[in-house]
Amino acid sequence: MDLSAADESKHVAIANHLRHAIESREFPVGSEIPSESTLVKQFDVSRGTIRQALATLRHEGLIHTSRGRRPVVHAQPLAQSIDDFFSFSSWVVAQGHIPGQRTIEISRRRRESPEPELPLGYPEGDFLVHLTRLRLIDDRPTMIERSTFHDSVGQALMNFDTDSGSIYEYLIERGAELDEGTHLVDAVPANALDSELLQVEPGSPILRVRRNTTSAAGHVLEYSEDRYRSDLANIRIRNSRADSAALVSASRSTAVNAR
Amino acid sequence: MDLSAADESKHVAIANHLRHAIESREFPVGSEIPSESTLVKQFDVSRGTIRQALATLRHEGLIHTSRGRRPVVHAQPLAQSIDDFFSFSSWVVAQGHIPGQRTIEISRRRRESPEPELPLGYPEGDFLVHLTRLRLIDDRPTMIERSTFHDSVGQALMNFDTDSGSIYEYLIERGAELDEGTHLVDAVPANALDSELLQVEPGSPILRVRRNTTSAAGHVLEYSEDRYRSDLANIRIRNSRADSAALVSASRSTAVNAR
DNA sequence: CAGTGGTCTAGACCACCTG
DNA sequence: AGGTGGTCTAGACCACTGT
Repeated sequence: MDLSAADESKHVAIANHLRHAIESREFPVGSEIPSESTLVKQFDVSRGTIRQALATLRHEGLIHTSRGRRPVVHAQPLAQSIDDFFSFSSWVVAQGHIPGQRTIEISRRRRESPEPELPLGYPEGDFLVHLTRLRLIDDRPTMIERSTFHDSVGQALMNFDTDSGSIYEYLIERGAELDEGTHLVDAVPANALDSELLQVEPGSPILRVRRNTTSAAGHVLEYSEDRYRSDLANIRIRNSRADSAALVSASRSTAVNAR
Repeated sequence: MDLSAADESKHVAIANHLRHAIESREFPVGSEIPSESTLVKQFDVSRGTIRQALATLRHEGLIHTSRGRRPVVHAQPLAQSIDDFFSFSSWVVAQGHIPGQRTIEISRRRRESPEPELPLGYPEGDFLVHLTRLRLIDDRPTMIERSTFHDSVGQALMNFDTDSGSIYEYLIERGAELDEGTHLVDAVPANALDSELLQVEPGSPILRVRRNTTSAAGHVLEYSEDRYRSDLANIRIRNSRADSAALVSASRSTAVNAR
């Protein structure tokens, strides 16, 4: 393997190589991957570098390691990228479907004083950009997305065709620091708008995800409320005792095929 | 600080020490913790050991690190232990409330051939233990838990007072390898049983979590369907671009106080 | 510029697992 | 007993951050 590509570090390149080998079933589920000492020789790096690569895969939930045993490939489904969690479009594409969107409303206005829907931390008096879109999977209405962006990122949206695709990818490309998200998941009855746009009975169960996206420094950049037709989408969480924190794998899955 | 306690490694002891300092607000949110070189002197260990401790905190989502900057304490709420995610009792206690349970039914029977509710992977013909409990928070009915255990762990339950507390903790103590869980979250209308036990209107939204618990080797040991009153409980997910995989933090939160 | 964390190396000892 | 991963050390160079 060639590690001469200088744009990524050795341990990242090795982790990518091993991840690909696992995902392509070159190392089948339950099998052992080569020992650290073998990998040291194979990639001609120090053991520390190999251990760093293996730590990455371990934290992704791809392998399990323990004393005296070679690393074992996990039985669980593969973790998908974080982009799939933030971005509806990227998620739908990863599931093999076609994403779509219809903009319902976009506006930019100064924040009003009592705005109970918004989480604390938004500086008062700033401009905010509000956006409501209906999101589609294979042309089927699946989710209503009501987002509020802080002006520092939202202003860019006024020059963006919100019917054209992924806002998340667009903002990331323009350097927005959408680094962290906190998601609150619950179930609520469909309101009149849900009923009309998602084509469900009023009062029927809606899977609601309220998201707070912040920069690494902790500034709240986006607040979003996503309302899913629960029969068409759900959320998947995977966790493991091997990790001190739990892992989110596919994060969302679609039931479109199952219908 | 005394690192002489030989029952845990240095990097774990240091991580615990720093975690405690963060949780006790000794290092407030947004502040910088001491640099690696400072910690090296303070704990009299090598830099590698410090980095291992910091990696743990980073993966727990407690701190953020980047080149040229000292580690920063995250603005996000603290990650809770994985036990809080698996165990209703442990979660409720962590939230400062009192958990309770009322056993509705427990049975042990051979698996019937067509059991569409159960996920694939259950060996056919094996005995399974079924258990239905109503779970309470501060004596308020909050969730219905319908679990199916594989006989290898479920048999122990026949000698357990299922009204007494946490099955999860009981099974872990007896050596059960409940290592990994996959959770599927969606919203469904309340059925007759939900309506009666949870004291909600039939058809009102229920937050449903279907869980598959396996050993590290991938054997399915438990299948559970938890149905929450959505106004009393929800699920919290936190993820970060800094991690290739997303982190689940508090995993569940309760709205009992907010009422 | 000095200080910081990210990466990498080359050794070492130990605990654990399987023959 | 030999191989394995877990831990730890002592150095080194680099990229990035602030002043």
